[in-house]
Amino acid sequence: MPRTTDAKERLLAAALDLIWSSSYGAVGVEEICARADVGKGTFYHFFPSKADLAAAAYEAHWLEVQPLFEAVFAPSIPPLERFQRWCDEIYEKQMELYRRYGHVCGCPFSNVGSELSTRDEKLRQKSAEMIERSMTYVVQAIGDAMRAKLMPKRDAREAAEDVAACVLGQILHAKILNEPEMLRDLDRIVLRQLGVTAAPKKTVLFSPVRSPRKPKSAAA
Amino acid sequence: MPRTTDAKERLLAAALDLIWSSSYGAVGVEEICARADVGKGTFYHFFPSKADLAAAAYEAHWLEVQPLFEAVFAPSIPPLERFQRWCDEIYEKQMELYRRYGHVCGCPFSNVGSELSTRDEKLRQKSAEMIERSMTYVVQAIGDAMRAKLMPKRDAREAAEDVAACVLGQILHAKILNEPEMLRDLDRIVLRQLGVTAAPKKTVLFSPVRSPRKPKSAAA
DNA sequence: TGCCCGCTTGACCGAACGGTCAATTGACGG
DNA sequence: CCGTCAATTGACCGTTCGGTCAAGCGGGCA
Repeated sequence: MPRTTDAKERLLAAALDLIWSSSYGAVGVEEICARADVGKGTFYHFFPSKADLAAAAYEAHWLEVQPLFEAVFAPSIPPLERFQRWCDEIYEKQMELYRRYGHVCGCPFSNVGSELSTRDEKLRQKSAEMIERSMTYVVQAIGDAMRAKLMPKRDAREAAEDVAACVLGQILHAKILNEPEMLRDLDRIVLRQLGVTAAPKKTVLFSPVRSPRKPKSAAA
Repeated sequence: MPRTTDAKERLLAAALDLIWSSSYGAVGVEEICARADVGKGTFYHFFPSKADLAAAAYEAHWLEVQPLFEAVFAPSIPPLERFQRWCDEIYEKQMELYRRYGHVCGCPFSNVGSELSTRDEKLRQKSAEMIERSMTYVVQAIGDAMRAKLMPKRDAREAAEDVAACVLGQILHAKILNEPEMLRDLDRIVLRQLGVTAAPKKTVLFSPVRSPRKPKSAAA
C-alpha cells in the first residue's frame, strides 16, 4: 500500500457513483468500501459518518463539474446558446449513465435532496447549495440575454429559478419514465420558459453542439 | 375488534403519511404498523411486502384525490383558470404539510419515483402511472385553452409534458429549499411555459381561488 | 351450541445496517 | 536503523431491517 494514499478519493468516487445510480438509503457503507477497495476502518478513518461522506462526495463532484459550467456558460458564448450547451451536456451525461446502468439516474444533487430533505437537514442544505451554485451561471446568462434583447426583460433571479424548476422537473420526469430521450430537447422547455419565441434553433447548427460532444459530468 | 376491519385502510393511510413526510427507505414496516395501531402480522396478512403496501397506498391516494382533479379541471371552468386552481391546491396542500411536519414534503408520487426508479421497477412504473393520470387533465385543459385561443397552438401532449416538468421541478425545488412560499406563484411558471402573455391574472380575482380554499390532497 | 375462518398477535428469524476498535503495516524524518 | 504515526484492516458491536409463523381470538352462521 502506497504511502501517498488515494483511498479518500476512491471512497468519494465510489460513493458518488453508487448513490447516484441508486439512492442514498439503498447503498450501504460496506458496499461503498467494496467498490473503493478499502476496509471499513479506512472509511471511518477519513469520514465520521456515511452522511459526511455523501456531503464530501457532492462537494468533490462540484469541483469536478465546475470547469464544465465555466466552459458551457462562458461569457464569450451567446447567452441563449449557453443554455443549449448546458442542456446538451445534461442530455449527454444522462445518456452515458443510461448506457452504463440501464437507468436515467437524474441529477445527483436533487436526488439526495428529494430523498433526504425531510430527514437530514445537513444534506438538505448541501443539496440546496449545489443547486444554488449551478443557478449562478443561469442568472448570469439570463442577465446577458436580456441585455442583448434576446428575451423579454424581467427579474433575472426569478427567471433563473423558473428555469431551474423546468430543468430539474424534466430530468426528474425522465428518470421516473426511465426515458433519456425526453432530455434531448431540454433546451426547448428552457427557452420557452424564458419567453424566447423559438428563434435561435439555428445557433445549434452554427456550432457543433449536439453531435460531437466530449462526455463529462454535468447536472442541474 | 370489529368484524368489519378497517386495519387495511389504516395501514394504507399510515404508509402514505409516513412515506410522504419522510421517505420510503427511511420508514420501517414496524413504524407503519405502530402508526396504524396493528401488529406486524396484520400487515403481512393484507400485503405481501412493503413495496406492495406502498403501491397500494399510492393507488388509494389517487382515488382520494381524483375527485379533486375532476373538480379543479372541470370543463365548465375556463381552461387557464383550471391551472391556477390546480396550482393553488398544490400550494395549499404543501402548506398544510409544512405546518404539520415543518417540511415541504413534495409530490408523493415523484418522491418515490426519484428514490426508487433505479431500484424497484414496479414502484417506478406506479410512480410514472400516477403522474400520467394527472397529466391527462392537463392535456385536456391545454386542448381547451388552444381551442379558445387562450394560448399559442402546439402539440397538446408535448405542452402538457412541459407543464408537468415545470410543476414537478418547482415542487422539488421548494422541497429542497424547504420553502413552501415558492409554490405561491406556481401558476406563473405554468402559464409562462404555455406562452400565455401574463394576461389572465384577473381571472384569479373574478373567482375566489386564492384566499378561501378548502384544503384537500393534491399532487402533481 | 359449536365450528369456521378472517383477522390479529408478537416472538422470532437471518441478514444487513452504521459504526467501533485494537492491532498491524510501512513510509518517512532524525 | 529505529521511532513515529497516518493509513489500513476486518472482526465485532448492538440495533434494526423486512419478513415468517404458530397460535389465539371472536363474530357469523349452521
